[in-house]
Amino acid sequence: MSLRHALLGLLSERPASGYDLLKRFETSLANVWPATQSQMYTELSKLADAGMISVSAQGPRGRKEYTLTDEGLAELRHWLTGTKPQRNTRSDILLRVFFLGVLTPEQARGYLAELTEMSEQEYEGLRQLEESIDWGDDPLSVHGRIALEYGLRFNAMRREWAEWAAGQIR
Amino acid sequence: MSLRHALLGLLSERPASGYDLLKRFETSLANVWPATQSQMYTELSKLADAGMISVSAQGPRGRKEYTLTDEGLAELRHWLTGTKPQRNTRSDILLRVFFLGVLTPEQARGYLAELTEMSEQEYEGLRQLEESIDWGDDPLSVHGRIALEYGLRFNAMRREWAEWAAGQIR
DNA sequence: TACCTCATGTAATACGTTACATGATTAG
DNA sequence: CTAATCATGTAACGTATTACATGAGGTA
Repeated sequence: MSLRHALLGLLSERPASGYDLLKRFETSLANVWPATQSQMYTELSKLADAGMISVSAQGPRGRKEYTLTDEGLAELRHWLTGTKPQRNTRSDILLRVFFLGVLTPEQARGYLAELTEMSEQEYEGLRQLEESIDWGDDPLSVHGRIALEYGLRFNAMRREWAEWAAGQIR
Repeated sequence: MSLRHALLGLLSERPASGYDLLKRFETSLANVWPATQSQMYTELSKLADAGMISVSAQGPRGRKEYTLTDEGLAELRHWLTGTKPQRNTRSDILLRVFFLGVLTPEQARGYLAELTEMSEQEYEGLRQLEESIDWGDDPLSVHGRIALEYGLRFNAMRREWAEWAAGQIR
């Protein structure tokens, strides 16, 4: 049920079309909440039916620009303050760790080495993203940077853990 | 597609019934791959149909004990070594961070304070779990401890990040 | 005998992914 | 005039959640 809130959140900044939202997802939210094109257009229709967003302008090629309604903003605020974020997080990366015993020690260490490398690469990717963005003082910049910092710390942590873990296996 | 591998993984240790697997999930894998009762029984039927597990014993109350077949073990090994782990991790916790700008600074800091507390509690829960378990040298103990260590480091990281983040908001 | 735990299953619904399908507008 | 980009949508399928439904066996 969070894709809907992601869309409401993006629309709280400024009105946008499905296509716009798709592009903005790719460059920001995709890291924390991946979604496909199909899913977005479907969800936008549902949100419009529910009165949380409304078509505020039409453009060429059937473009429909959506604007957040008061009901939509209320729903967004409620999600942010009134619901517990205790969401179950699935990790196939960690799931595999439980079963490394069915492999040879070499294979198991190989898997952990892959994780080390993956973490390094993601870390570097985020570093470059950080440098490429012109950070301002606006709310978006502040919170975007906070999320990015999470990614950096997370990947640094995971890298160190994977290296430590490889040492535990003999 | 990972629930199936979680079940194959558990059955690689020893034969078990759906009910047994359900209990073992609750006390170990639930943290990395939550699954419901319905889902498990359905998946076990599919795995049996696919020849990856087989009914090795029947007990009272219709109990069916499943055993991993050679095909099942091969599939498990293939998943571990031959498939790339998805780093597609959804996090509604982090998603909210992007939109804290629609709240007052007090509310935003309140949210981050909740995350700090949540991380502390999870950390403590894992510490207690760590102490309550009699760790041996068997593969299960080694890999279970590695996964647990990840949880500890992750929550420590998240706590520090949430405290830092609260300081970024004015 | 009554209650708890063991034990399995199905149905309805929601959410997510992949693929298919179509067409308008703009830039070179 | 051709290709890329803009722009929207539907269909089929797979996975996940919630609720419903049933009953055997052990124990107080």
